[in-house]
Amino acid sequence: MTKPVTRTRIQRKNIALISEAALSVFSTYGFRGSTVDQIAREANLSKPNLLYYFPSKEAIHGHLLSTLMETWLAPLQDMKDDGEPLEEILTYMRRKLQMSRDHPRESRLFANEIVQGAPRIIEMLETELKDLVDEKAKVIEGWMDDGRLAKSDPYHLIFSIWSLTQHYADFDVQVRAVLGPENDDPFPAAERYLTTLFTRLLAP
Amino acid sequence: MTKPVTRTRIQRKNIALISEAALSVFSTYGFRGSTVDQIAREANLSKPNLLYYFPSKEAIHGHLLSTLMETWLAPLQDMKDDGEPLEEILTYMRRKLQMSRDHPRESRLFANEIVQGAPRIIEMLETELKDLVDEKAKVIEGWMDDGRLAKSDPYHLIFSIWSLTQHYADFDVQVRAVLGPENDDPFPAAERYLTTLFTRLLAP
DNA sequence: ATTCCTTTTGACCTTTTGGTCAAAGCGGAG
DNA sequence: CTCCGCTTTGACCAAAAGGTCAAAAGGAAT
Repeated sequence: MTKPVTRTRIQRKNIALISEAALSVFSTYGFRGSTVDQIAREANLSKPNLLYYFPSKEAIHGHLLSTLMETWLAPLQDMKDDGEPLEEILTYMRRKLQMSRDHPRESRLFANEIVQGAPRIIEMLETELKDLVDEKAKVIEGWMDDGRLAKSDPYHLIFSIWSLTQHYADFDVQVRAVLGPENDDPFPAAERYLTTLFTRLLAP
Repeated sequence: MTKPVTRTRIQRKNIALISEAALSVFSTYGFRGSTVDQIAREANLSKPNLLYYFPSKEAIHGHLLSTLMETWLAPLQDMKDDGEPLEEILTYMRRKLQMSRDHPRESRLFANEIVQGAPRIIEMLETELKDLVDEKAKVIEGWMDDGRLAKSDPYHLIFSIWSLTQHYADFDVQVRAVLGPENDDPFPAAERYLTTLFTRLLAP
C-alpha cells in the first residue's frame, strides 16, 4: 500500500533537487504566489517529471514544512534546565541568529506561512509548539523564581528571541537597505547588540 | 491630460471600498498570491467595474503601498530631539505596538512585501527610510554620548523596536496559538514586557 | 424631457496554471 | 543482450487569471 521505503539513487537526487528549488521559490513568493513551472525550471526538470515525484504543489509545500519544523524547534528543545540560565538563553538566541544567517530561506518560508494565516500548520502550532513553549516557559520561570534571572514574562521573552533573530532573515533587504552598501554583513553587530540586550534584561 | 483632481462622491466611495478590500486580500496572500476577482468580490464590485477605477492589479497594490508608507514612518518622524530620551523611545515603541494592534493588515502588507524581496519599494527603503533612520540614529547616539541613555547600537536598537512590535501583528496566529485560547489579548502583557525590556536596556 | 458625462456590466480574449496521460527512453539484474 | 520496472517527456486539458470592449444604465444640469 505505502510507497517503498528504499529510494533509488535517482529518486534521492531528484527529491533533493526539487526540495531545494521549491524552498527557493516558496520562500520568495509564498504558496499561492509560486507556480509549479517555476519550481520545475529552478530544479532543471520538466513539469511532468517533477509531478512524478510529488503528486501536487501542495505535497511539495507540505514536505518542506514538515521537514522544516524539526530543524526549527531543535534549538529551543536543546535549552536545558541544568545550565547557567543566562548562558542557556544567550546560546539559544545565538543559535537562532545563526539559523537566520545560514538558512534565511527556511526562515522566510516559515514567515510567509505564518503571515498568511498559517493555514497548513496552525494545528502543529497549537499542539507541538505550544507544548514545547509551555515546558520551556516553566523552566525559565523556575530560574527567575530562584533569583538566577531577573523577572520578566517568559512567554514574551521567547517571542522576543524569535522576532529579534528572525528579523535579520525575514527583513534582510530592509536591514541592508537601511545600513547601506558599506555595511555588508549585519550579523556580527546584531549578535553584539542582542547579547547586550538580553544580558541587561535578564542579569539578576 | 491628467485626471481631474476633484473626485465625485461615487468615486471616493468606490476607491475607498476597493482599497479596503485590496488591503485585506494583499495582506493575506501577498501580491502574486492575490487575484483581482478576489478583491472585486470582497469589494462587492464586478471585475470590470473595479478595473474602471484602477488600471491594473499593480496599480491597486502600488496605491496601497504608497498610502501606507506615510502612516508607517510617522511615529519615527515624531521622535523628537528635545524630549526625555528614554520616554521618547518608549513612546515610539508604544505607538508602533499600537499600530500592530489597530492596523495588523497594514503591517502584514508591509511584511509580505519585504519578505518577498521588496521589489516594489526597495528604492524607497534605500532613500527615504534610510535617510530618516540615519537622522534618528544620530539623535539617539547623541543621547548616549551625553550619558542620558545606556550605550548600544542605535541602528539595531531601531531594528529591534520594529521587529518586536510588528511581530505581534505579523505573527499574530502563532502568538495566539502558543498563548492558548484563555489568553485572548496578548497586547497588554506585550506592552509591559517591552517596557521592561527597553527600560533595562537603555536606562543610564 | 433631453443631453452629456459618469458608472456598470456581460461577453469575450489571451495567457498562465495545476495536473494528466500515453508513449518513449533508460539502466541494471539475470 | 534482453527484459522489466523506473524515469522522462511532448501533447494535451480544464480551470483560473489579468485585462478589454462595446453597449447599457444612471444621474444631474439645463
